Amino acid sequence: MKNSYEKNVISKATIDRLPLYFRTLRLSQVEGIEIISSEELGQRLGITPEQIRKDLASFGQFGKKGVGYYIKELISNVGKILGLDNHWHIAVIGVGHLGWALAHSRNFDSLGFKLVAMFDTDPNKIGQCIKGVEVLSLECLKEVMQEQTIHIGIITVPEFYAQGVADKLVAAGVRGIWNFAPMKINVPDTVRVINEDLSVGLSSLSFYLARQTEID
Amino acid sequence: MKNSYEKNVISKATIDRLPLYFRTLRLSQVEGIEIISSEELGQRLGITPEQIRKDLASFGQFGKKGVGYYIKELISNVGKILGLDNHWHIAVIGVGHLGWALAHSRNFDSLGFKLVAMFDTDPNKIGQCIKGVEVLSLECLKEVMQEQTIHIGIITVPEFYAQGVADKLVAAGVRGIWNFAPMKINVPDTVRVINEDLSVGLSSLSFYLARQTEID
DNA sequence: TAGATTGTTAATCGATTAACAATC
DNA sequence: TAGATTGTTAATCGATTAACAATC
Repeated sequence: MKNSYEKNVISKATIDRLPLYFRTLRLSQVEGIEIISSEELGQRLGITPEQIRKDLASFGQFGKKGVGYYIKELISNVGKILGLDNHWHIAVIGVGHLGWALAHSRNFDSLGFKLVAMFDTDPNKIGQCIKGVEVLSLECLKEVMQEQTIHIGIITVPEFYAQGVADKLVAAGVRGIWNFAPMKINVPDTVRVINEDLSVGLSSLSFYLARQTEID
Repeated sequence: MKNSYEKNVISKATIDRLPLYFRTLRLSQVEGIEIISSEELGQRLGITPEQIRKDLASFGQFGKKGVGYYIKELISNVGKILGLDNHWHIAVIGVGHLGWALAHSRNFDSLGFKLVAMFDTDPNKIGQCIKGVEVLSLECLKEVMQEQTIHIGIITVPEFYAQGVADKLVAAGVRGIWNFAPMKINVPDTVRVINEDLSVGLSSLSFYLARQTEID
């Protein structure tokens, strides 16, 4: 039971690499590959083979020494580790451009997530449909969540409203929040929050370019 | 010259926190605050004051002992460190839902980035306008980049086309790429790439929720 | 058996936290 | 001066890399 992840603390860095492994493994599977070595997988990802072996080993022994990893088996295992087999129900709150884009993303479907509701306060948006899911009034949030479980709320409202939406989600019993508003939100620590502040990526790119310029 | 960032290597973690400092400082400024301590800034961000002082100190001495940081001055300094005063020109390649959303983002305007071009291959999209910027054929990329400098390319095409677009951008002389395609792209190391793979955030959230469930 | 590749332990590297002297 | 808060050094913690025994 040494490597059971209930006991060991897994680093955030490791967890953030698992989705990359999962994606690349599935891609390799489509190409018809059945067995892959950490070396080969590392090549495709730009990650060292040692790192990959270490990451995987913290959850169990998935490979065969002298052989490699059976892709089909490994995909299934990594998928389970990531909890994708739970087929989480997600709701988008704030159907602006970004919310709209996320709701359309096929990428999330293919990872097993299921869009079950969308909410907005704008009467022009309420009633619109994406993939057979209707945009509802934010007022209905709690009610809808009681009818059909919503595990994950995606916050794509302007930053000023983010905390209010988070409060509503928490009150309605949400388990996790994916927050795109560039603003810290406070929730009880039974609720998981992942912040996805897009200005960080662009600003850090700016940093590197500026520094390069200076050095030249 | 000890803390000059040409000499010291700055950690990625530090650089990723700078945009958060910048954003929160500006918010505080709007509230009318003129001086802020690392303690107070830490409170607002959920980051320890020691961490903040350390991060800032790697670029210079911006505070006053016994007093704190003058917000206006610090904003200006952090902005310069992040290179936001370069007012980088950006182009969006792939005007799907996500590209559309990013092109509309006011957040980037307020950080000094300027959208100067958009490209797509879909004839239905070519000719559409956002903020006075027209969607052009991807064919024109190099030509347009010769007319008006484009520093940063945002890749929001399906993963299958990402490498091809990256190659075109590199050939046209781009300096940095913000890649939303869930796929590793290869570029010469004179070009900076920031990968923004959104499935990582959602999948890692799934991981934490699944584990919580197991422990219960 | 010989070659290949994993899983794991040890060594290194890097980042955060703690402590405190400097000083406003 | 006394209180507050920075900037910096030292101590701790955590993550990556290297090395190699185990074994397919």
